[in-house]
Order: sequence, then structure tokens, then C-alpha cells
Amino acid sequence: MYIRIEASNGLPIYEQIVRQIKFAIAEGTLVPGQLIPSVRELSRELAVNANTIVRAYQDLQNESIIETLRGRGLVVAPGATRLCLSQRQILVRERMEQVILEGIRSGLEPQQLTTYFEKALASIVRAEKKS
Amino acid sequence: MYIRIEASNGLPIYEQIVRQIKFAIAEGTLVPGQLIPSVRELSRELAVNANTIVRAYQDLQNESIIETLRGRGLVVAPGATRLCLSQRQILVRERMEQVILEGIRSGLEPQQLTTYFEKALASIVRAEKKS
Amino acid sequence: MYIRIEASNGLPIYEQIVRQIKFAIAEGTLVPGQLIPSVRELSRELAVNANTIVRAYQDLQNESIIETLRGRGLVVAPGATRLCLSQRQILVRERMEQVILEGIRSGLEPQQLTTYFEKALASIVRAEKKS
Amino acid sequence: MYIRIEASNGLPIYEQIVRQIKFAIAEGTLVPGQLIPSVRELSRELAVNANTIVRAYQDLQNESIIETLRGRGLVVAPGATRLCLSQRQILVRERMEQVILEGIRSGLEPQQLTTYFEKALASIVRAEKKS
DNA sequence: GTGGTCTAGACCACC
DNA sequence: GTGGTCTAGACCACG
Repeated sequence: MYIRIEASNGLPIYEQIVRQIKFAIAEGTLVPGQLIPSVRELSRELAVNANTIVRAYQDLQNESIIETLRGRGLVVAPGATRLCLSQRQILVRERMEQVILEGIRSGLEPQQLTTYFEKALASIVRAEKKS
Repeated sequence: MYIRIEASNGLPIYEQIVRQIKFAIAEGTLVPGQLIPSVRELSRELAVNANTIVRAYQDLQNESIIETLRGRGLVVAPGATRLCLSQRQILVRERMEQVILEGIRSGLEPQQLTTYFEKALASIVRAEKKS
Repeated sequence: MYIRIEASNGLPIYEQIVRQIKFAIAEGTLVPGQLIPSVRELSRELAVNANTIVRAYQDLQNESIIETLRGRGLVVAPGATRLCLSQRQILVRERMEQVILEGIRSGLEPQQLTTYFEKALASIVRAEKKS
Repeated sequence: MYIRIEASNGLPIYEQIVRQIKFAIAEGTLVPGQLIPSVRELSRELAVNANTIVRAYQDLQNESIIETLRGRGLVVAPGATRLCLSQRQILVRERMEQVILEGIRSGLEPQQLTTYFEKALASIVRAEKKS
């Protein structure tokens, strides 16, 4: 599992960790039942304060995405995959609506917005295929 | 000019003011040369501390969107309209790209994204027409 | 006598007036004994608040550059020409020293400073000749 | 890093701080990546209100001269050195031009200005060598 | 009346 | 511990 922290990009570090773990689950890199790295381990690896990792893991526990296996560590919860996937999609829909609303309110024509959308989608699909 | 502050929506108050003034300029409610509400006036009207208004106005000055006429007040700068319009559109494009990228990365098919986009656009256009 | 006020250029309006009157005296446009425009007159002409003119004239009186002729108005004081000339030159010397000091402290070589100086002087002399 | 505040020299305190930090970066006392004094620390040290320090630091952030590492502090941004150096030199050139222009307009001969310049430069270079 | 600066002190999120 | 935001209230220069 690869997590990359970007200091000072606005997003709190614990949020970056939460998101990337959810993402790893959504795309199947982490599957239910699998152990995730211990607090100490991840703290060392990312050169991030242990408290910050704890905070991230707590958020994930509160959302029932991971759970503790006493004495063994933290594992991905059953049902986490479905949860993460649907969460992400709901989020995407909400943001899409916001962006469109802002665009319209700033005086962009629906036609222009559609053009933006299509161009962006095409170029992103292309870029993702390569990587 | 109507400014509405929403407490605790995440955005700092001064940012909400900055955005709404930029928006008012972009849509032509405020035009270059026009005096904007005085610090004390807006402070009273929004029930917000004067320093917060000052902060917002200073940000706008740093971006050359307003300028001071010493002892008289603050006016919309020449060129502010163009500035605000283009800023807003650039912002919309950037966010659109982000949303699409997130969508693709969360496993949504381009086709699904397009459906989301079209539905959202249609319903927003309908809603805006009414209001 | 021509006075030009630039709103919002940082310098207070009364200062701009004081300077330009001193300048007019230094270059001989205004000579000792000559009446200067009345407060009301100048206020109308420059579209500037009368209080501001009063303030400027007070500063000039405090420096003995103008004086009141009871019942007649304000006149340029005897000796004002010499005063204005020397004031300006002292000021220029002081600022020259400051600029050089800053330049040296910012890591510019004396040689570079000399080059800046010569180029600037040449171009300004050229520009002034034309006008 | 030494910062010296001079009360009431016309320049606002936050401006004095901004300038001196830029200067420290330009001369290499502060290098990119280095933590600058915390708000509270500098506030104590200079006996200046914390808000005033915050204001100064925000101005520096807006110019991309420093950036925040959330929860850890503020560091000099990469590229800040080049930025500060060039800013300072541009400033020096502008002021040099202004001074010369004023001198010419006050009736000083180019020859006299050159004499002023050379004398001032020589004496400053001498003084700086000693210190 | 206007904006600009400063202080004092509070509360927040983050690490 | 860090910075970020906000409030309250003061004083200043300017018009």
C-alpha cells in the first residue's frame, strides 16, 4: 500500500491518510480481513507524528471501515469495499453539482460547461490509460 | 448588494465576503468606480466584526480588485470586472477537472460520469430559470 | 500655476499640494509677494475638500513659505524661493544616500549601482529636454 | 535572525517585519526550508502583539516567500531567495530613478547630481567595509 | 465620515 | 506546541 503525504497542500495529513486508505479499499488493493500497517509502522514510514496516524485510524473506525482485532491489530472491516465505493461516488456527484452550479452562476453558458466537461474527461481518460 | 454569511460552513467569514464581492463584480452588480459599502456599514449590516471586513477588503486590494480613495472609501478598480470573470471561470475549470479525476479514480466509468453531468446540468438549468 | 492631484497614490492630497506649491516656488513660477489662490478657489478647481486645502496652506505657513496679508489673502513669503530650493536639494541628497545604502545592503556591487545611476540619469535628462 | 522594530518611523510594524525577513532571506541568513520564528515566539521577543506578527507572516505567504507546515510552523519557501533578491534590486532601481527625477526637477544640474552620487557612494562603501 | 494599524484575548484545528 | 480566525475596542491620518 502506497500512501503519499503532501505537506501544506491545505488538506490535513490525517485526512490525506483516511482518503488514501479508503481509496485503496475501493480499488481492491486492501480487502476485508486484511491487516493494515500498525500505527508505529506507518508513522515511521511516512515520517508523520504517531498521533496523526491514530487520528486517521479513529476516523476510519468510526465509519466502520476498519476494526480492531484485539491483540492482533487493525483489519479492513467486512463491507468496507462496498462502503468506500459508494461513498466516493456520492461525493463525486455532489461535487459535480456544485461545480456546475458555480459555473452557471458565474455566467458560463451550459454549452461552454459541456465543452469543458468533455475536453477534461477525454484528456483524463487518456492520461489514466497510460499510467 | 446582498451578502449572506453562513456561519460555520467551513469557509472563513472574510473569504465568504471576498467571494461574494468578486461575484457581484463579475455579474455586474458592482461596476468599476463604484463605492463599496464602508467597513463600518458592512460590519453593522452583517453583524460581523469590523476587523473581519477590513481583512476581506485588504485581500481584495491585494488582488487589485478594489482600491482606496483616502478618506472617502473603497471603490471597485478599473479592470476588476474582467479580472473577476476570468478568475471564476478558471476556478470552475480546475474544479471540473478535479471532480472528473476523482470519479475515474473511484472506479466510475466515463459513461456514468457523463450521465451524472448531463442530469445535474439539466436540473440546475431548470432550477435557475425559475429563480 | 498647475496642480495635479492623483487620488490613491499613497501620498496624502494635502502633501501633494504642499509639494507642488513648493516646487512652483523653487522653479520661479510663484515668486515672493505673489498672491496664491484662495482656499475656496483652489478647492473648486481641484475638486478637493476645502479642509484639505486649509491643511496644506497651514503647513506652508508653519514653514514660513507663505504668509497671510490680512484682508487680502495669502502671499509667497520673502525668502521662500531660497528656502524651497535648498529644502529640495537637501531632500534629494538624503534620499540618494538612502537608496545607495539599501542597494549596497541588498548585495549590489558599487559598480552596478553606478551603472544604474548613469543610465537613469541619461534617460531622464533626455526625457526632460523634450518636455 | 535579528529584527529591530523602530516605533513610529512611519512604517507600520508588520511592514518592518516583512522587509527585514525578506532582507534576511536575500542575504542568506534565512534559507529555503528553514523554520522561521513562531508567531508567539517573535511576538514575545519583539514585544509586539501576536496579531501583528500574523499579519506580517500572511503578507509573506501571499507573496510565496514562506509557507506553512500545518501544526509545525512556517518555513522559507523554495525560490524565496531569488524572489527576495530580485524584488530588492527592482526597488532600488525604481527609487534611484525617482530621486534623480526629483533632483533634476528641483533645478539641480546633472553634474551636481553625479557629484552627490559619487560622494555618497564612496562614503557608504567605506562605512560598510568597517562594519 | 473614511480606512489603516495595533492590542488583548479568545477559540479552533492540527501535529 | 503550531498557525488561523474572530471579536472588541482603541487610536491615527485623511477629507
